[in-house]
Amino acid sequence: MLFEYAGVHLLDNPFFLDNNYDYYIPSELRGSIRRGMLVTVPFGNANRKSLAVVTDLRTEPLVSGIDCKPIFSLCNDNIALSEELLGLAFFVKEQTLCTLGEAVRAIVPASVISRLAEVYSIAPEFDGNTKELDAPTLLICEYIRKRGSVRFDLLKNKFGSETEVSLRKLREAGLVLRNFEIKDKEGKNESCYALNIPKEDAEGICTGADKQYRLRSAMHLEIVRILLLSEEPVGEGELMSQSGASHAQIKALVDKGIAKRILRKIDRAAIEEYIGEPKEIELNDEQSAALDKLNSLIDTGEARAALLHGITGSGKTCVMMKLIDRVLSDGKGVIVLLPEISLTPQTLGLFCSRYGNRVAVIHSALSAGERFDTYNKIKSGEADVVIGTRSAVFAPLPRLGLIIIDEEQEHTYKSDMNPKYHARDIARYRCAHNKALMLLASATPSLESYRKAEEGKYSLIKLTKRFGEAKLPRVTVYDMRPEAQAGNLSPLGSLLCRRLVENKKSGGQSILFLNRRGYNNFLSCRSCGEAIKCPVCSVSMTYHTIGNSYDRGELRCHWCGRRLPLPEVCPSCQSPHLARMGYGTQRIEQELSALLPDASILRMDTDTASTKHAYEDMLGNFKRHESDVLLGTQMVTKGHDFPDVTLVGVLLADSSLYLDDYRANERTFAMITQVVGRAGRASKSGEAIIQTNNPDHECIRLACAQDYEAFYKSEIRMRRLLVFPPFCDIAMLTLTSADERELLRASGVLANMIKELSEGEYSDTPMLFFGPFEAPVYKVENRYRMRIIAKCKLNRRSRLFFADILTRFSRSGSKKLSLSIDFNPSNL
DNA sequence: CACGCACTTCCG
DNA sequence: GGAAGTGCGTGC
Repeated sequence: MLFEYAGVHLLDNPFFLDNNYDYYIPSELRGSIRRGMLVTVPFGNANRKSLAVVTDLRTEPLVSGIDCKPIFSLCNDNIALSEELLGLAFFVKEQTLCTLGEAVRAIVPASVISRLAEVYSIAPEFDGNTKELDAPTLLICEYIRKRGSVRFDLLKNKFGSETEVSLRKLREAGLVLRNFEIKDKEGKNESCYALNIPKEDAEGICTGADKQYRLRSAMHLEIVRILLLSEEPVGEGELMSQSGASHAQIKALVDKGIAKRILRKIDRAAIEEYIGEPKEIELNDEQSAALDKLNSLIDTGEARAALLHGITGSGKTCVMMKLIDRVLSDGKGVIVLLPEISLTPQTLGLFCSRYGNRVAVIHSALSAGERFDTYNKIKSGEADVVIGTRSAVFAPLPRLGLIIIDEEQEHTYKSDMNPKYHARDIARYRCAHNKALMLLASATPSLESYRKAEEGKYSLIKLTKRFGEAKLPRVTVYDMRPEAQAGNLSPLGSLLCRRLVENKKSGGQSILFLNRRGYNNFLSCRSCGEAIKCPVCSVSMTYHTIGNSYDRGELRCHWCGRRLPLPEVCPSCQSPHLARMGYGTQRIEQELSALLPDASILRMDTDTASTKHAYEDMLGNFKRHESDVLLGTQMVTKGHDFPDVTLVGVLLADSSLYLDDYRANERTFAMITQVVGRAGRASKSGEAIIQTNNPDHECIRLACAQDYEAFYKSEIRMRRLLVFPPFCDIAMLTLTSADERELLRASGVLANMIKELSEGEYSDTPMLFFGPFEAPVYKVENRYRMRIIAKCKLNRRSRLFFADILTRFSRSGSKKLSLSIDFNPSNL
């Protein structure tokens, strides 16, 4: 049957226009059109050419009585979405309330479907009558006339801010036409050169024995010599830098017929630099048992999910590798997701050495070209082991067998830009579709995942022993309050100082972790260690300054919007010693160099490790034992093996407990557990010292004991009691505008709309609303932000409610206003 | 009564 | 989002 009509979604339509539109398929396109293909269609009154994705093929239009416009053209077939990925795009739209176009652009990298380019050309009826035009417009007109057609960005570059106005005039005068063109991008080629004459002749040229070619230029001889020595064609850039020759000199040799130019496709997805000697993997009994269990899940041939809960240093990666081996031998592909911070050369080296050129790496620092080549390498089946950060979960593997999410609890797996997806949800969908296994791995799983494991939705697999001879470090919780009361305000307590000196003497390395999460934002009591909490929300209140004075401020709760004046005394112990917490890494570095004058100290924070390169250099330096102390923030907690580290210090261990986020405990627990696990990885035993003002806090106690299960039990009880995820879902609505008064008006309108709809049409869906109140950071880049938070249970119906709000509001709201909705955001 | 501009309407 | 359609105030 031949389909005459196609239902499409336009890629760049706003949310309220993200509907199906039917188009007529012209007969010449009829045979080659498929679902998931990208097409261009005319849209709107002006028939503006727009990119669209084909979502349905029909014999009759969905709505009768209107004649459909015809599709303009099809895009390159090899950028079409597979059935799986088209389905995924709809899933992402429904789950995250983005447009289908935003979902498609998340799946297919922007470099593959470049946006339509705006092109201007001279109208056919151009009569040369330019008398009415002003000088700048005339210039632009002349420029376009000379070149026939010009891209908008080029004009803008050349003529600056007046460009839009002038182009408008030209279009209105009918002198110039506007068009939209798409470029289907191809892989990039590089010019290479090789000899075009027999080897003996070239040798003759170099030795001077040649009579035939008579090369006299020394530079020409040099080029021939280089080409002769090289087995393979030499790239143009390389040839120029090695010989010092110019482009013209190389071309001269080509013209003489001595050299030839070859176009070589360059592989910008190359991973050679990471390939080294593969290591043999031997599993202990516990690991083998874990592997057997995972293999049996794959044997079922059904979609399955498992949670691998292994303490730090238990060798989770080895189990993963063996599992990957198995999936590859079944002829299926694998995706391994890692947090950005773990995607280091060491980690990549591990995978690339084992799987060689089958590996593709995806991360945010890839250039458009690299992304394009990587995408094609995966789609063609050439690479079937994909390693990457969050967005790698969309990798277009033709036969997907396994998705691994390492450090599953990391909040970087949740995107906070459209589409606001969680990699875990995408993985679940794809595994269901491909009958594949989803494996979540962590030493400190998220409460959501561990609960699913307890309920039996995920198979729970545990690793409880440290790999090899390694022992867990001896942990001391050090109470900082007595020292503070005695007037010692140094961030380094006396015990930690002593141990640092001893450790340096005995040749061990130390890591100091400064927990800066949430620091300086809350008031804590120097006597009892408590931070001041909101009376009705059980989260700590945040300190906000008023005006320009740093010391006059108030406390606010981000959950209910409540404000309190600064209290004079601590509400729980009446002590007047209330203080804001905080000091930086520089201060500690100073103290350290005073304490250990001959030690080499490496400070790693966003200042010193701003680039990926600097960060990796520092890690390499520390691993080779060129420094004695590594001091840093979050960055030092992530999984690297430092065999000589025998002392770990945690400063301000409790600061992140008072974040105004219901996950504060969970994150603190994970952070301390991870950093404690850095000590004593090899056969040497280690020690960890946890400095805190709140030594009795259960979360800190349990993290030191590395007792995840006890922590889970207590935390999940709290969540159930206060109704927080996983016992409900959170929807965060953020309204933004540059105009503060307009924003306040609009947030009132939004609140009313929510009230009306939730009590009327959607009264069947239980939801609880808080706000509107100011976002924690009220003003960002000169835009003000108001927030409404909802507690609800996400399902088809409640999502429809929020989609409804988004549609109604974006249509009626004025231009400068925008509403965004984020389900279960990673930060509140 | 023509022109300019704010506001509304529709897009297959 | 963008362009066309609508309706009303202002200016000669």
